Amino acid sequence: MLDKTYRPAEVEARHYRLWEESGAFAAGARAEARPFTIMMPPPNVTGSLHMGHALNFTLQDILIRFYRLRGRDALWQPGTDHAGIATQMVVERQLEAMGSSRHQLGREEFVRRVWEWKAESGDAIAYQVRRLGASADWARERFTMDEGLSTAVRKVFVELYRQGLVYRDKRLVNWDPKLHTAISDLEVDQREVSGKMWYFKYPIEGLEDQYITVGTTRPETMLGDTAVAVHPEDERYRGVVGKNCVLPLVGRKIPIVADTYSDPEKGTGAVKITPAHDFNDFEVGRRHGLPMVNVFDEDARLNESAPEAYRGLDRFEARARVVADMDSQGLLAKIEENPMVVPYGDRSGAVLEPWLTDQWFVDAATLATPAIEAVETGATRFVPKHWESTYFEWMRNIQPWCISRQIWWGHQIPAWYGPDGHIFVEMTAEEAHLAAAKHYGTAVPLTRDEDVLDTWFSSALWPFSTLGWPEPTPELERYYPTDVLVTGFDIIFFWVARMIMMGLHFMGEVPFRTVYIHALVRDEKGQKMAKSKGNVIDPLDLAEAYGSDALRFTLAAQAAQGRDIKLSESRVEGYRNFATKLWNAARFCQMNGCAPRAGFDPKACELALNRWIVGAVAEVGAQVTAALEAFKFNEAAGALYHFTWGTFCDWYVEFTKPVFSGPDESAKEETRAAAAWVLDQILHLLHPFMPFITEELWEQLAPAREHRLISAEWPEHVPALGDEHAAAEMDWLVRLISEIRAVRVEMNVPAAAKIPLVIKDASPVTAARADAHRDIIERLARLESVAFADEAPPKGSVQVVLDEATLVLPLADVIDIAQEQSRLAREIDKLGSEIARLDKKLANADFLAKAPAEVVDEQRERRKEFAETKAKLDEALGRLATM
RNA sequence: GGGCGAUUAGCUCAGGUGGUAGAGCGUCUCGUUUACACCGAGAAGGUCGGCGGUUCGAAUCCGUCAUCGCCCACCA
Repeated sequence: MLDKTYRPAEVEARHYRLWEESGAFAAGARAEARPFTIMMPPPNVTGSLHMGHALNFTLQDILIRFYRLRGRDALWQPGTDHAGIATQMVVERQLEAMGSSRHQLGREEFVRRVWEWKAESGDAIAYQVRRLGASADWARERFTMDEGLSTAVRKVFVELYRQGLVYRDKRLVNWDPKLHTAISDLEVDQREVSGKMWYFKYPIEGLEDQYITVGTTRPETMLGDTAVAVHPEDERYRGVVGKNCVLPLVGRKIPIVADTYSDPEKGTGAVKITPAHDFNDFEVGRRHGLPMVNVFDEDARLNESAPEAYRGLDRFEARARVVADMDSQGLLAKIEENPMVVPYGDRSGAVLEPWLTDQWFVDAATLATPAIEAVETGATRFVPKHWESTYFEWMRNIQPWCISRQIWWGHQIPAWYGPDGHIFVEMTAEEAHLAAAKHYGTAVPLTRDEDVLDTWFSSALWPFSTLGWPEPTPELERYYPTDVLVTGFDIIFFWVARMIMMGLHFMGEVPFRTVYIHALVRDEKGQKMAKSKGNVIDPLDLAEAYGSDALRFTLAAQAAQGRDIKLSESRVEGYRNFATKLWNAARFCQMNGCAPRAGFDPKACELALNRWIVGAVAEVGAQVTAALEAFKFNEAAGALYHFTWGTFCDWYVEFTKPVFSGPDESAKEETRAAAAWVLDQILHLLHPFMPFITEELWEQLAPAREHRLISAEWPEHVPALGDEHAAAEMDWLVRLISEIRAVRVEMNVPAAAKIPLVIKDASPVTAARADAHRDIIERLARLESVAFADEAPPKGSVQVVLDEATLVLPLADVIDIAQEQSRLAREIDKLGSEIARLDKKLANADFLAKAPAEVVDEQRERRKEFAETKAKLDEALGRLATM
């Protein structure tokens, strides 16, 4: 016998273990089946599971379990990401706490420490993912720095280099002065801050007491100015273009150049040009062949290119000093308050510095072309569709991707430098030496590039590197391209776009057919969850308190497309209650001997009650299937919730009670079998959402079954299984009982009291119907105290006699009449609109003049027909109203 | 400056292709009939952000305004 309440904690661990040990998660067992593949977005090894992960993994698991039940060879490829900078920072912080640093340890030892830390942390996150019930193929778990995946990374780098799509270049990059590494544009966090605009006067050479005034938000960079630019058509400066000015504090002569970059409307119309420290100025510098004076070192302190007095100063100290010095020389024209946007590193939080360095880049624009096309043609589609415009927007304006990072944790770039700086890009050091020997005619010492690759470089290969590429493995052949990618919109650029580019380039096919973009999970006030705000809800806490099933169901039920999820605990509690409800319904079935019957044929049921529920199951089954195919998780969850609670528990189970306590043995037996069948169907349909409780019930209700629910077969329901007649009967009954209940409440009749309900009804429709229902209503009588009166009632009405009071209620026929009325009213509306339209047309002189006579006649004829029909319906409506 | 999205019951949210507004939680009333009080039966509560337009009919389509949120962007 089932316990009175379901206790998830005791059940979940056991089933998960049994599933995993029995190989239920493993792909490849169904060699003849069509594969269904999802690549798990690899969580960072640094992280612990947050609510976004919980949503992400839940949705994927629902899909995987759904398609697995449908007989597909389901592969859910799990793994973790090495998360270069993030992970390195974590370990560095630990070292710092121990009074050490990575530089003290040296590269090799430091990397060894990170590996050590990764071993612990990686296990922790994998445990957390399992705790949610994720049925991933753990035997195939990969890590982005595995040997195989590292080979793939080198192979891709080498090939792209040879194709000219990876190159080394000296350009301005976003430099993080705290982490001492370049980062990509995407890792820059632009923040609005209040700042100032300083106006400096630069003396013009050869013109006594004449100045050109420039505005700047970054005074300290003036030490690296190499020009002043004005707009070529700006009359104010026509006379000075071509002259030099003397850069104050430095003494350098710098030209005044004409460039359209300068906007006459902005500031003074003259702008200082610092090619080494500003992305725009860099371009201006290129156009005019200006020298690039880099005045910062890697810490963003002033270097030896700055005048003596400023060397070694931090950039912000230097700012104050420059302003003060300019002021004291009378060259500070004015200061304005100026809100501005400042770039911050998304990891370090430091203010970034555009800095001139040698870095490796990917020619993203070239790779983007086919990737744009793939989405345009629908080879890959986004769900919801509007994310495609976001994708296009970015891809069509894509910039070179800076992929080198000056850190130690990651894939070291496979590039070696000869004594003269010649670059050898090869898979291994041996090959590099061979290539060098060939190049120089003799063996030479090589030095390897110190840098590692952006962490997203390796994750971009995830859909094929995890399947064994570059080896032509059977897995690659079978599971690529994958079916669905489930992820959040925050990494469309970081990850999704790059996977599409790399997949197309190296596999010749898109990596996934569908990208399902889900919402962000926020707290119940709509705030983004963040440790600093203290509003983080740990998904595992909720899973402990309410069960993983309840958490999963909550997430699925709220996963409507296109909106953020505000998670509230009361919602989780509600779905925990739902699990308990299901549990108790199963308990009821068990208590009444409703065990699954082999060979039970739902279509063969005779009782209206059972024919009805069979149809209702078919309907909800078809709904759930369709909703999941369309990624409408909330619709599927909602349909199941309402069917299970609102239909199965509230009505069907209640209706079975009089049957079970009645004398009709064959009715009892049929109902036992049907109830067991319905419950079984519910377990199947609910399993992707609530795998644990359904598996537990499956086991307890019929312990002898040879396979587990996870490996069962999805019931493919056709709505045609339904019995319209039975549905109509039950619908009538449900309405009847609802009315009785309403009356009872209204009359304040105690529930325990017998209600001598008398249905007096002479209407032929209702009489026939009541007759057809006599058996079930009689059974119902035990439940609701319904009895029939013999004498004739007033026409078209229904009387309910409660004790001595008599009510005339809108029951049965009255309900039908109301329905009929609204149906007719709608038809009349439609006809009215048709008539109005035709009238308009026929009143249109233009139409009458141009249309052939027969067309006009036809329209007139139709108008007449419509009008006649409308009159008939009006009359019918009037008749109904008086009944 | 571009782009996207949102505005529906006290709260959190559902509501393809226009046809009498829904759920959960909360509130109130009644209820311990042997599946379930993590329950049952009921009730109250909404001018679907404002204003226009299309239509016989608009939460739904169009325009506009307001408020909020997110993404992208080189503005001295």
